[in-house]
Amino acid sequence: MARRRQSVTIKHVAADAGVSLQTVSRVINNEPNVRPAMKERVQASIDKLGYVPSIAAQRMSGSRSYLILAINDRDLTIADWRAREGRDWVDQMLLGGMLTCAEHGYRMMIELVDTHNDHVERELGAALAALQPDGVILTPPHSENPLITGLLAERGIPFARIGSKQEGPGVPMTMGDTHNARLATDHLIELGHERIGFIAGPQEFSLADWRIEGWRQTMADAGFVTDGLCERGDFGFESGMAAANKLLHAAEPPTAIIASSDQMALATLEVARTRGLDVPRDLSLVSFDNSPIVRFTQPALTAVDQPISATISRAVELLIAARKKALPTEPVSVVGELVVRGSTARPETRG
Amino acid sequence: MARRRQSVTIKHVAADAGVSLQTVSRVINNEPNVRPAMKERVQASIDKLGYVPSIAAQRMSGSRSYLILAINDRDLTIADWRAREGRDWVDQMLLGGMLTCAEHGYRMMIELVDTHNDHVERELGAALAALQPDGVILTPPHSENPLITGLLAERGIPFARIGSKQEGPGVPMTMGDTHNARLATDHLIELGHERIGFIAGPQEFSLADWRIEGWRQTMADAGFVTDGLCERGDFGFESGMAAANKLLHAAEPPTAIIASSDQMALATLEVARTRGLDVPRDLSLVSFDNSPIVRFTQPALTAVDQPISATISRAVELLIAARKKALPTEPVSVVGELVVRGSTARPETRG
DNA sequence: CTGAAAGCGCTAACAT
DNA sequence: ATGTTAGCGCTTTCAG
Repeated sequence: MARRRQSVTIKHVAADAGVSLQTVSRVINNEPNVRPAMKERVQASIDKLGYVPSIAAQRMSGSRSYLILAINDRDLTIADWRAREGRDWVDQMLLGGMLTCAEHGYRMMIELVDTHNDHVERELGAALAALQPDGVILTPPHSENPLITGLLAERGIPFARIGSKQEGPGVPMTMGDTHNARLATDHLIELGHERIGFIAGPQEFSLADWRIEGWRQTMADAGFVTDGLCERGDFGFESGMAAANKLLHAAEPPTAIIASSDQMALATLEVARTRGLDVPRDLSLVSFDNSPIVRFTQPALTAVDQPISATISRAVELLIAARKKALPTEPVSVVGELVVRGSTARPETRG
Repeated sequence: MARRRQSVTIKHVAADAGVSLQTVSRVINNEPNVRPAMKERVQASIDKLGYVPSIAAQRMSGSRSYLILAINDRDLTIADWRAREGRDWVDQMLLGGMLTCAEHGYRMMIELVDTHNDHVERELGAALAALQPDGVILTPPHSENPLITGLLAERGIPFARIGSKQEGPGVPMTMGDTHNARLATDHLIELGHERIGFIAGPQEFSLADWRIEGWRQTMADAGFVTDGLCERGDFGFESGMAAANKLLHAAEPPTAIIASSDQMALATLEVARTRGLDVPRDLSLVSFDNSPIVRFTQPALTAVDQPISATISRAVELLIAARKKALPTEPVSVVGELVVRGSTARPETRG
């Protein structure tokens, strides 16, 4: 292969405009101390020659890489891709991330990192060294991994922790889990439900507990009990079956269930069917992922829409701004909303 | 922000191993002319210090960027992401692309480019100048855009054209459209269908015609007519409705229909329902996208599975190899397979 | 087989 | 407000 060089460089522009490299550089980076006339002249040359700065060179000289790196869990991501069940959180991340990056001349890359790996540090360290991103977005369950957050802090790379409220380096961000659980619970209460069960996620995910909190508070505010109405799953289908069975097997079973993931909601739907319960007549059901799949079930599920795209978009903005303005230390929350579909209804008035 | 420098550079390694920068460079790049003992010593230092080469620096000095760029249509991609209907071709691209890239120490990035834009060249040119990818993957409808292929050829960047068989620069690649259409048609013929309708994609996509060809040939081989049994759509739902209505409105309507996209298949399902036709009893239906959505319809659709992941994976391999070995000039085909579900059955024997 | 020197395109720091 | 200088980390010449 012929060695590929930049076709038109800052030198060409400088020569064409009859100015120094520095001046061109200043114009590119929108720096002050350039007279409008000068700026215009340089810009004209840039346009004329179709000059675009080489990111590699910019990065080399100690400037930005114009790159935001989103770190996802390797196994979970690949499993979702292979399963082809329509879970679209990567797409939603790209939607929010790429578009917002593009607005600022940045680009977003996805990196898959293995959680269950002893050498998370090595893996991530290698990615950081090779790519030198200007910012990193951490998604659960990486957001609260001290090995990861420590490494990022040490290297002075701004980062966002989605699904984490802990103090420490990086912006903590949430998708409004407590609020969202409230929305779901309120919706059911308004329909007349009093015994509302909750299938939570695993403890490794802080957000699992925030959701429980939102539900429990709302129930308490309304004067309803929650004892024995909460079961934990691992977000997966099997665990959802177990949890749903437990809840529905109780002496006084709930008339409605909120499940913390689409898979657990589907499992609950399945369990209900097995038990001869009609949804929503005998059991109302709310899912906590508004993934495409929940619109194709019978009935389509009422679901909390986690604002993935908006959150990543916000994260990108904060990270890019971090160059000039320190990151917020207080948690930044982008709340979701409830999408009402056919799986929720008034409880059947028995007797 | 503090100016971030590479923490451990090739210099450190050289110093630690007591050799020149050159030797380290040779080891990194697996070049010949390094004595095994030497190589081992250097490698030990690399491991000890946790050294990872800076891609920016490598690119700067005229070497590789270790980057493969996948170009997707901006509008189509964003529309799919926003619609949240579970179309997962971006995910499948990432699955095949990222994993294969990772195997070779490369990374994949997605770039959205606007087709309907007069300045495709500028847009793409800017991306190429900024990123300097070692290879580019073109997806339809970009694969046969001469503005794009010309630019890539001019810059000497190896590229793959998915969904193109035309001669010219870059590897032409197909997902076996003709073959796949054959599979679908054969399946229906084996079930006993003789009048098999086909809803094709728009002419801008060459693959639309390859699929027609596969269907027509197979029909001809079996001695069945195809006249009046082919309608074109634009891959979207509305166009699918129109096409299905036309086919089913005919004097002698087909007993089976192959639709060239999931949306057009769903539309056909809808039209059949409206007309009181039961699928698969009165009408067999095959979709040409095995996207998640087609598993959740009633009935679940028999569908051709386009090997997106495998094709992108293959493309990446070819592009990476292009550094040493010229790209194939003959079309490279990765064929799909048929996934049989509930929407196909023996035709009802009337009378 | 190994090393020394030159330069990739750009920007920070320091002049002017 | 603009220009000059000195690298950034690496690979490519070209010498030994």
